[in-house]
Amino acid sequence: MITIDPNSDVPLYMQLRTQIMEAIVRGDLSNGDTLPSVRALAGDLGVNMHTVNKSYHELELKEIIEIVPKKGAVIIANKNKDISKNRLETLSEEFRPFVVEALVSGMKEKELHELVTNVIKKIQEG
Amino acid sequence: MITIDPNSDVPLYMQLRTQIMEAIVRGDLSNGDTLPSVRALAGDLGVNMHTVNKSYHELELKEIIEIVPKKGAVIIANKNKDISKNRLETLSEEFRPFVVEALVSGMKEKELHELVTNVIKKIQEG
DNA sequence: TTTTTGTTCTATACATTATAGAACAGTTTT
DNA sequence: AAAACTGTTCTATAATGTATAGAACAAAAA
Repeated sequence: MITIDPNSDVPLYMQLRTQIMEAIVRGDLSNGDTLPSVRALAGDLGVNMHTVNKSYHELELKEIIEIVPKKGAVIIANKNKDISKNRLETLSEEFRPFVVEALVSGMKEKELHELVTNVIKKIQEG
Repeated sequence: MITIDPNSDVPLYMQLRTQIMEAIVRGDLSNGDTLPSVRALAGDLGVNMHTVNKSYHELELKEIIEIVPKKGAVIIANKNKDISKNRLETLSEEFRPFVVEALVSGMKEKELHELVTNVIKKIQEG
């Protein structure tokens, strides 16, 4: 189930793209599945069509879905594929500020690994 | 050394607060050290005084520095202290979207741990 | 044929980011 | 004591990002 918090400081389109990714990780959405139309999902969530559209295009940029014009959005994320070097580099840069924050807060490498493990568990639980 | 990229999509004040945290992790700045005045640092970096001020107040919110009105900003981050439960919870929430992104890109738990380890190395190198 | 699809365009409203200048009241230095 | 420096507070402006809205288009699906 996808939920959106309008009062969050996280932009709606970011919340949506993360929620869709979480659904894929949980297995609620699988390779080949089709996402609802931008108008349909916008109606369900009570947000604007363009907001959903933006989320879809971000997911396309991340190579998680494929948008076929006039048809729909299909999930192409393969959880078992090898991650590309480029993608790995991008992820490292995205992680960096938060790793810094953790280190300066007194966390050690081992504790950071535990944190990551716990976050993974939370995501898979739903 | 602190460097700022005006063309980055990351806001200047965020870049600065991360850079200061990195300097602490590297050991370039230690507990008790005083940060430059907002005007001095703004002059060095070529940014506005209020931008530096915002960075300092964000660091104060994270309990990394202490701002004494009319005096200056002192580093109180103790890299060896225990992290608070509250802080740990916040960090988990901040990590979540990126962990999701990693998982959906095909990364396994072990690979994520390796990524974190590599990021830590990068930070400590400078 | 009608409906639905993503796309594209213009438009508005609001928040965030960044800069700028001025003034204030304490602190430090000279 | 005087001067310089400190963080704070205030108003102001400009650019950008976020979100909504409505309309129209052409292709696909029902």
